[in-house]
Amino acid sequence: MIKITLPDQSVREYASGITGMDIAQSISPRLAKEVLSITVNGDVWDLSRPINHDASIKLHKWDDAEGKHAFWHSSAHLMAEALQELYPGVKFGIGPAIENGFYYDVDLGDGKTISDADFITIENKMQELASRKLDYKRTEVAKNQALEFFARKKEEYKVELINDLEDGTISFYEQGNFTDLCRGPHLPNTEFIKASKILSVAGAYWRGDEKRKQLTRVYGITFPKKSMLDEYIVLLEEAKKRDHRRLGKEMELFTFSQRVGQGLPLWLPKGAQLRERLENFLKRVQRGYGYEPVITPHIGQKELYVTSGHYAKYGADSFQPIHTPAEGEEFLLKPMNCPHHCEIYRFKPRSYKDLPLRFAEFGTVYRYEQSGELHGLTRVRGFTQDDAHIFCRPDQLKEEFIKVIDIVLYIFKTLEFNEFTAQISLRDPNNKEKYIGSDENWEKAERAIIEASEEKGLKTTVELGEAAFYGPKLDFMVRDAIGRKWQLGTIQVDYNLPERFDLEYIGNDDKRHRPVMIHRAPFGSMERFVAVLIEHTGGKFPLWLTPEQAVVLPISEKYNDFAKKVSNILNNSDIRTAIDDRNEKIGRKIRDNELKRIPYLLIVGEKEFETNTISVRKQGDGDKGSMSIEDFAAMITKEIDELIKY
RNA sequence: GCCGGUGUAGCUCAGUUGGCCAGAGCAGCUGAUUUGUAAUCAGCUGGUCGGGGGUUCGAAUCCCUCCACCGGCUCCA
Repeated sequence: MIKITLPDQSVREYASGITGMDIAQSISPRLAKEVLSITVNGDVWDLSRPINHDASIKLHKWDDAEGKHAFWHSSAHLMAEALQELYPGVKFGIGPAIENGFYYDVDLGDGKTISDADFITIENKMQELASRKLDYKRTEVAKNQALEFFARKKEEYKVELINDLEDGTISFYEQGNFTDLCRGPHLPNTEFIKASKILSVAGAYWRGDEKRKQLTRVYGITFPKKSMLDEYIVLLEEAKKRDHRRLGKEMELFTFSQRVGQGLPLWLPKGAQLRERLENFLKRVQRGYGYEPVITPHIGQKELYVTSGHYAKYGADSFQPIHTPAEGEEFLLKPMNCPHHCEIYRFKPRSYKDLPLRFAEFGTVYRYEQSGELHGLTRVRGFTQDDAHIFCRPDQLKEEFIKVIDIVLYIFKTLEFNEFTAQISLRDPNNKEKYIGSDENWEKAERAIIEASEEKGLKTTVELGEAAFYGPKLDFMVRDAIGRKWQLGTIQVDYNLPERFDLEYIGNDDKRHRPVMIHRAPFGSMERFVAVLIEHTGGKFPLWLTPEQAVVLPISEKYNDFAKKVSNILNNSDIRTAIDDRNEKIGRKIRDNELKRIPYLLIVGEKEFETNTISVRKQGDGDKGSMSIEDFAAMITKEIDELIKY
C-alpha cells in the first residue's frame, strides 16, 4: 500500500500502481468526470499514469492552470491528427499549450498553405476525431528507438528534437493514428474536447531562428463545453470593439499617415488633450515627490551614444546617423533620454547632500522597430516616455525605489487598474559575467527591489536571468476590464551609465563616489498607456480625462441662446462642455451623443429656460431629472475631486 | 526583416466567371421641419477602386512590382 496526501493534508491509502483517475473515482464520480490532470510530488502527470510510491497529489480541473494546460496540450495533438488526415505528408514541429489555447508548428510541404476558409474543415475533423473517444496512451522509449521511429516517418523536426534530449526520459503519446514525442501530461481521452476553434495561422521560424525554415503555425482553442466556446467568441468580439486602433479613429484621438511614415503617430486635438491631461496629472504627482523637470533635444551626437554603450549594441539596428552639411558631424535621433540626463548631472560637481536628484522629462524618443512589429500605439517608432532618472547614493536606493512604487500604485489606483502584478527581474546567478557591476552592488540592488516590493505588499513573480545587463528591474503588468494583461510601467536600477559617464559625487568622507541611477516610467510611454487606457475603458474614459464632459442639447433652435449661456457657465467652472445645436430632434441628439460616449447630456427646452435649470442625462444611465446649472457644476466638480486627488 | 492575408468615398461594406459613365448605408453640404429623452424628410456633393508597370479591343476584377495595414515569427535600450 502507498500513502497519498491530498491538498487538505488528509492521507488516503491505496494499492501501489493506483492512477490519478482511480483516486478521483474513489473521491467522487463527479470529480472523475471533470478531472483533467494530476500533480504528483510537484510534477504534473497524466491521470492514467500509475503511482508506485507515497506521494502528495493535487487533482486539476478546468479551473486550474494545470488542468487547462493538459486540456490544450492534448488538443494540440488532436489538431495534429486532424492535420495529418487532411494534409497527407505534413511534418510536425512543436505543439504546445499557450495562455489561451494552443498551436502546432507544421511543415505542409512546398507551396501548400492553410487559409481561413480551411479552418472550418479542420475544426470539423477535430470534433469528428474527438467524438471517437480516442485514449491518449503514454509509452516510454529509448532514445535510439525514438530516433528510428521518427526517422522512418521522415519527421526531421522530431528527429532534431530527440537528438537534443537525454536518453532514458523520452516518452511518446499516441491517440488514434497520431503518435508524438511529448513529455505530457495529457487528458485520458479525446472525448473531453467538446468544442474546437482554429483561430489563425502564421509563419514561425523553426526553433525561433530566422535563418531556418519558416513553418506554418496553426493557432486553436478548445473547450470542455460548447457554451464556453460561445462565450470565448463573445470575448473576442468585445476585444475587437475595444481595439484602440479602431476607437482611436472613431473618437478622433490619433491617426497615422502613410506620407508621414509608419509607426509615427499623429495626435489629433482630442487625443492630444487627453494625453496632456495625463501628463499634467503625473507632473503634479511627481512635483510632490521632489522631481525636477528638465528638457533635452531630440537628437544627440553619435559620440554620446558611443559613450553610453548604446551605439555598439543598437547602432546598426537604429535610425542611421544624421549628417551635418559642412562639419561632417554625426547625430542620432535619441532612442532614450538617459544619456542626456547624465550630462545634466555632470553640469556641476555634486555633493552627497544634493542626492537624490530626480530629473523628469516627457522625452520623445525614436527607435527603428522592424516594420512587421509595428502595432497601433502600442508599438511605434516615435514615442514619448514619461521618463525620469533618479541619481542617488547606494544607501538611498531602497527608499527611492519605494517612492517610485508609490507613484506607480497611485497612478493605477486613480486610473482604476485594480488588478496588477509586478515582475522582479534579477540576474542569472550562474551567468554573472553577462552583467556589469560588482557583486556587492548587485546584491544590494536586488535586495532593495525585493524588500521594497515586499514592504509595499506587491504581488510579484521573480524571474532569474531577466535583468538588464546593467541592473535588476521591476515591471508592472495590469489586467484590463476584460481580463487581458498589458505591461506598463518599469523601474530599473542602473550601475552602468554612472560608470560610463563617470558620474560622481563627493561623500561626507571628502572622497569621490559613484551614484546609482534609477530609470523609471510609470506609464511606460504615453502612446502605449493611452492605448491600454482605451482598451481598458472601451473609450469611456474617467470623467476628468474625457475630452468632452458634457454636451448641451437644446430642444429646438429657440433655446440655442440659453444653451450657449449654460455652456458658458459650465466652461467657466472648468467643465468641458459643448453644444449640439444641429437641426435635429432631441432623440437623435441623445442617441448620437450617447454613442460618442459623452458622460453627461444636458437637455434644455421651454421648461428649463423658464426655471433656469437643465435636465441631466448620465451616460448609460438615462434621465436623472432636472437641477440648477450651479448644482450640476458642483456635482461634477465633486465627482472629479473624488476620482483624482492631487 | 520573414511567412500568410487584406487594400473600393471620411467610416462600414456591395461590386458574380474582365464588358454601358463604379454602387449602398452612415458621415458631410443644402433645403423643408422647430422638434421633450437612443435614428424627421428630401435633394446634393464626394472615389485616377493603395501607387507604378504589364496583358487585353476593354482591368476594381488577370500578371509583376512597390507601399501601407492586419495576424503571427524574430526583435525590443
